[in-house]
Order: sequence, then C-alpha cells, then structure tokens
Amino acid sequence: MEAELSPGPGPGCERPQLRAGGRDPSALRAEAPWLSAQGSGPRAAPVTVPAPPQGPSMGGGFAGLEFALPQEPLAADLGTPGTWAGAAGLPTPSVHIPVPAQRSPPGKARLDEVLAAAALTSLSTSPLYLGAPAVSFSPEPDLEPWREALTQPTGSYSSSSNSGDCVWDQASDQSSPSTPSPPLPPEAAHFLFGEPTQRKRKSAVQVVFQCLWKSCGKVLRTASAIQRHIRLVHLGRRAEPEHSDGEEDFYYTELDIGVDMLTNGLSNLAPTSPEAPVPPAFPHLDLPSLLRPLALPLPLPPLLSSAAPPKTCHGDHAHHAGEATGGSWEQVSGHSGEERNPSCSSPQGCLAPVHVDPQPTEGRATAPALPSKLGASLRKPRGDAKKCRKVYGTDHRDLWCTACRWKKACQRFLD
DNA sequence: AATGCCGGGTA
DNA sequence: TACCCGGCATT
Repeated sequence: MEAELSPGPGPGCERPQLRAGGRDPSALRAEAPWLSAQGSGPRAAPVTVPAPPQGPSMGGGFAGLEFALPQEPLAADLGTPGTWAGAAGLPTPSVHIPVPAQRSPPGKARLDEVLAAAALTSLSTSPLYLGAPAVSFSPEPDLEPWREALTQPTGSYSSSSNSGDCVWDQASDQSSPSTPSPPLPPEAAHFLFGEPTQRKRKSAVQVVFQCLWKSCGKVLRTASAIQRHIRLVHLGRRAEPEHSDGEEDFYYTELDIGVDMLTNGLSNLAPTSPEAPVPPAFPHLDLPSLLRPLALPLPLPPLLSSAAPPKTCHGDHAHHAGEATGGSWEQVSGHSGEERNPSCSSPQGCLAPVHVDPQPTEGRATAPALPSKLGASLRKPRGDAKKCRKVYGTDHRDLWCTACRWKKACQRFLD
C-alpha cells in the first residue's frame, strides 16, 4: 500500500503555499523587514515616505503623526527657518495641521481651510491609504505590488463619495505596466481597501478550496469538487469518492475568507492607533499574509501569516464549507469548475482567496508581540496545523514535504 | 516525550 | 543547492 504512494506528491506539493521566490530560512526569520530597518538606523523610516504629491499637508502630517520623526530631522527643522514650521513661528514643529484661529487672510484662507478640512476628513475616514503604511513596508522591494495595491485606491476612494463609482478599476493598470499577471481579484480588493467597499458586501465567511498541487492551484467552491479534481487530475484515480482513501485531502487546502478579520488586520495597519506609532508595530502584522494567497508568479515576500493558516481540510470535516459559499470565488480560478484554468499557471494557483483564521485569539496576539523583542529569537509560536510528520507519520517520511524531511518549517501545512 | 523547526554543517 | 541533524522551544 504505502509503497505505491509515490513521493510525487511530496516534492510536488511542498511548493504551493511557500513563498514563491525562495524564501530561505534566513529570510524566514526576518519575517519583519522592519527588523533590519530598525537596525539600519533612523533614516529608514521617515525618509522614504513617498510623499504624496498632491497634499503636502496630508502626507506630511500623516507620516509625521504616525512615525514620530526622529530627533535629528526635528532639530534640523527647528534650526532651519523657512520651513513652514519656522515660518509659523511655532516652537515645536508639530505635525498637527495648523488650524489656528489666527488664520487671518479671509478669502483665500477659507478655501484652504475647506481643502484642509476635506483632506482631514478623507484622512480620518480612510487613514490607511496614505503613505504611511506603505512606507513601513518599503524595505521589501517585492512588496511593490502590495504597496501599489495599498496606495492605489487612495485616489479612487477619496473621490468616491458618490456611491457606485468607487469601484476601483483594477483593470486599468497604472501600476505595473509589464506584469501580465492578473491583479488582485475584485473581492480581494474589497478586502484590502476596506471600508467603503467592504461595507457594501458583508458576507461573513466564505470558504473555498485550493488545490495545492504543484502548478495547479485550482480553486473550487466545494470540498467534493476539489477532491474530485485532485483525484482525477493529479492522483489519476477514478472519480468514485467512496474509493478514496482520503489522500486527496492532503492536496488541497481550505481557505476561509473572513471579512471581518481581514478588516481588523487592515485597521491595524491604519494609523489609527495613536499609542503605537512605531513602525515595527505593524509591518509584520498580517497584511502580507492576508494577501499572500494572492501571490502571483512574481516572488512575493512571504511574511507568513501568523493568523492565517490555511488549514488543510480533512475528509470528515469538509464542514460547512461546501454549500455555504456563494458563487463569487469560483471565478477566481476556473470559471465553471473545469479541470484546468488556462490563465492559471502559477504554482500558487492564480489568485487564491484571502484566508483568515477565525481563531479569535491569535490574530491580535501576534502583532504586538513581535516588535517588542527585536533582537530576541522570534521563534514562531508554532501553529496548530498538522504537519507532515503528524499527518503521514514518521514511518512515511517519504511522504513528507521536503522541508519537513529536512526538519525545516513545513511547507505543506502552513500555519 | 513528541513535535516543530532554527541554525549550522556536510557533500 | 540539496540534504541532514543537533539542539532548542513548544506542546
């Protein structure tokens, strides 16, 4: 029996969720780019702010608010008159937007105020999208897509006070002219860009199933569908489910999409937390992980999630998943549940849905915990997902993913 | 004790 | 780069 179980699945499957682009152990450790940023000194954080061209007040104020500017720049500013701070004669170069009473010039000032107010309003409503969060991630070049994704909606949102038009036109790619890879799926965009769209659709939890087979990544709505898919396509077995020994279960993963959790994750990103202005506070957070499944062919920063383990679904509990899901996700990968999606060639599957682990405790716990111990060992808390060892047993070691065989972090059952 | 996996070693 | 394993943290 076990003899036939060719190791095929093993090496084949280990890839899927793993970061494309080869995150090596070291990278794995440095889950937080900001760690190095921290080390590399003061210039990292504030300087790189991609100052939004339109609103100096917005961008500047924002960045400043968030990442309390380091000493040196402050001092410099104080010293050098001519900056707005100097001009205003304020003793402290506070970044608060000056909305003082002494704004005398009546006509023009009014306009400015209106603008400022508008800006502030939009800021307060959608704090997330300005430069700040993007900055914190900046060290990772691979994050470009994210950043773009994050920043992009800015415009559309601010201009989206009217109802329906706020759909972010993802098709028009201003960001990545060259990448053939599909941008984020609309749904994901909703998650990412939060409030406005997300409020619209308040679907609680969706579950989809993604094939983990190498270079497949098919996403189907029901467990049975994905099982059948795996059986037929990958395992080359007959389609009778009753014949199954459950092996398919190892080759797909269940992905829950929890809207609320996602929103939470994002809101952490947002500069709304006044007490935690330190960039390290959120970088590792979950954003990447939230997005990770969307990984495109290009190597994405892994930053494995702490709160989003795509749990493998095992036969007995293909639970609620199957039927409950609405139809929306199916389109992500294959339109009609066909066997192969031509447009989907990435090992990760085309665009896997975002997955958020519904466990209440974890999501929050990890984020704050991380930054505190910078130098210390950031050993991961150890997820509760089953690992190869547990699943296959020590005597079927050949079925383990390579990482497990090498005593590395399991690649097949990520947590 | 079993497990997960980091860090480092070897080929 | 692939592979292995000591050793430590966690369960």
